[in-house]
Amino acid sequence: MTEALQNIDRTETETDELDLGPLPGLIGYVLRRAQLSVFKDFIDTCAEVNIRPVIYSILTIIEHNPGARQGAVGAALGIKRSNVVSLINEIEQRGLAVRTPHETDRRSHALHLTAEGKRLLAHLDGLVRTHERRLIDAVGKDGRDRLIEMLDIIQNLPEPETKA
Amino acid sequence: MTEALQNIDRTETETDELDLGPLPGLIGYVLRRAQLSVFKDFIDTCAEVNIRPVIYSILTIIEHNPGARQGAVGAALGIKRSNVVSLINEIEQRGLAVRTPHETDRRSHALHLTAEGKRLLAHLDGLVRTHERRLIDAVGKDGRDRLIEMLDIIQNLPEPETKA
DNA sequence: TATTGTTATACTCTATAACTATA
DNA sequence: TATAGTTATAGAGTATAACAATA
Repeated sequence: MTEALQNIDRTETETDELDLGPLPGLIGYVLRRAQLSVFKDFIDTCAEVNIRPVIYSILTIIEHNPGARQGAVGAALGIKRSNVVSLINEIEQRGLAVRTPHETDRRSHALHLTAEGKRLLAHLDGLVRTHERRLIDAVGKDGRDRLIEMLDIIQNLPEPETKA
Repeated sequence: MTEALQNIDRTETETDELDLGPLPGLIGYVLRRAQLSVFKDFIDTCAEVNIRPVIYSILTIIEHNPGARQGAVGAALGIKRSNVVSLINEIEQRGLAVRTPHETDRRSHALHLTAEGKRLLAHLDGLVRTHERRLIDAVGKDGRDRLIEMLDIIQNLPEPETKA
């Protein structure tokens, strides 16, 4: 323990604002903070219907792909099969969608929005537009296009080279 | 239950690629996926030293602010006091930093990197440069600058208006 | 044999409340 | 009274393994 205290730089910094060093120049760091900020704004905007981003995206997928299997919905959003289960449970318990027997594969459940699910999603889409408008107002129409373009590229990064 | 099955759109979609609807045009959606992709690349790149992004950023903050208090480090990174504790525990147990008595406030712990912590961080910085290089190669130098600029703006969104 | 949904489990991250020792 | 660190706890998100029913 005493040895662990050797050779330690004891220059103290006493200001309250810390030096972030290289962090603000790293894409991952700024990306992470921006993402948290956007999700927070989304959740605040949709607080009146108590819908999180995941739930919204699942509802949207089901609306555009009625009868889709759970696994396909999960795969589309990058959610593991086992983790989709409780999300669909939640959605079904809230009466927004139902699991119905799949027409050709009896292992699968086909997902459909209920009338209430469609109503809620329509309302939700309005809230999401408000949220999106706030983002576009902040970065500008052109900034928004460039942003989506670059995030799209980053989303499909090449695999890091395995060591030779 | 049977009533819940009324008025349900039964148009089935049987392709494996689902229609994502408006999601790919929403900033939050693309932002989230890009962020996951970047963190995955970071973790893969730093796998040899087994360091997650949070740990890297804490070590970086301590290096640039030797003697900083736990609370200040957490505040700089948006991590709650109570959640900083176990992260510093982990870092201290790995011998990368130490909690030392604060010079003027006996409630506080002053954080310092150990020699090993400095060695590891120096190595880590090289790995992070490789990671960052991969991102910049993907979006271009100019794209990177625009990206950081816009993410910075989004990070500081105005509060959503409270209903009048 | 492989796949779909499911359960169980574990780990990380996040959020809140309450305690302690100091200020 | 307020603050720094801590503990306990709970809710999300994410990951793996294993099982039943079905393909």
